[in-house]
Amino acid sequence: MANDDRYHHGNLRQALIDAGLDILEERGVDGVTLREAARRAGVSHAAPYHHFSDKANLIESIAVHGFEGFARALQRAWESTSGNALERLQSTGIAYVAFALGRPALFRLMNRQELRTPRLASDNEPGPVEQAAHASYQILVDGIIECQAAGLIARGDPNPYALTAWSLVHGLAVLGMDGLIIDREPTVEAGEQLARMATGVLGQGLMVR
Amino acid sequence: MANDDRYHHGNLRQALIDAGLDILEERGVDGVTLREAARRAGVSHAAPYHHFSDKANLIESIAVHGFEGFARALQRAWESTSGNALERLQSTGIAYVAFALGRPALFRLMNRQELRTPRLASDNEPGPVEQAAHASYQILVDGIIECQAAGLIARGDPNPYALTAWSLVHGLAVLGMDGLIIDREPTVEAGEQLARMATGVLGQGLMVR
DNA sequence: CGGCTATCTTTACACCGTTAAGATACGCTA
DNA sequence: TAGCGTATCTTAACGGTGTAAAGATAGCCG
Repeated sequence: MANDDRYHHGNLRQALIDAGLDILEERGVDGVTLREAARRAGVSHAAPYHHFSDKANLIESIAVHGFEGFARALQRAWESTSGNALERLQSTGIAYVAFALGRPALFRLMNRQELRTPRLASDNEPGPVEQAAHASYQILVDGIIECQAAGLIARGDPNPYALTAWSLVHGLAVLGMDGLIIDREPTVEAGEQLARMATGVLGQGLMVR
Repeated sequence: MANDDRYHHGNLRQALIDAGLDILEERGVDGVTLREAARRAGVSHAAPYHHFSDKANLIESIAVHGFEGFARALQRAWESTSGNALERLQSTGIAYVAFALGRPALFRLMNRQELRTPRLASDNEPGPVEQAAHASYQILVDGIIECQAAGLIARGDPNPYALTAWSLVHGLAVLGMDGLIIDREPTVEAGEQLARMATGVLGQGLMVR
């Protein structure tokens, strides 16, 4: 790690992020509180302000952490799958849904509205969260491009296809987490099965015939 | 209207819901507050507790109101479209996305996690919000069934197809609202265009060939 | 060794959700 | 019509939150 700064606490910044992740699993998104994170890190409730400008800034940091693991999971799914590009892309989509159902609170936090375009005035730079989110999206785009290269789907601008695929798995993830799609308890396995079916239907639509 | 109760205020319950809808447009979901709603209705901050058990209960009522309009919009799209069942279903999906981009704050509130399964102990009845949400979903299922009847898509259990279609438009709506999919300002028109494209791709996958 | 500065604490404020107790006025019944 | 019960609303209070300001502490660099 490059960041090896040490202060009074040792490394309060990371400790607060870790505390936030713990709270997230225990009490959900709304349970994440600056004061509770500070409490768990053993510091006063105002200490976090020396490491995060805002509560939103702490949430942001947790989200970036989440997106890093998310992108890793997608990349791993792509790389560890054998078969043609379309099959590998399908595995990536399934991994997308599995991540959401496996860590629903984190996934929900990652997709909070407040994290998008936090700086309304300066609409130039995307912000760290949007960058991290874009990196995940790029994995899907790359998958689509590979499918095109393999002659599995039509050539041309890959973005429309990628957006369609992204929307499908994102919708599956969101609706699956809320239990709207899955009758029984929304487990990872149920989500994977559902995603396999849905992405299969979409794959039929993408495929060149 | 059946509910014509009148009390001191006249009809405080509805006034609070209306105030909540106003706040929603002005300040977003997090701006909706019991105290602010009471303020706008001209009553004390404790008055709402005689009409809503909770803040969550007010949010719930606003969500139900939203789902009623949502279901109407979907139904209207289905009925007012000419063409075969698949084309009408596509129009319904486009209306789904258009509603979200037209009233993003309301759509976000309607899909809050807290509204799903609020009674964890008694997992028997679905609750009013889930019922309203299910009614909207049913419109998509009915559309799929019509497609099957017309021989446009494969027969059998319509639910897998409906879930796929639902997930796609829901994902488009969520990602579109957050500006992740649409480069320019996420307008209703941009969303409709995007939804037309994406649902077209899926339609190819659903269609019998 | 001494001062600078980042780090942390203490204190304070406004706002929120929620509850309990008291005031008010509507509507039903006698 | 008089009176009373009760739904409706107000006032006051509690604990929790985010955030800012001011003071204390301790590490680091000259």
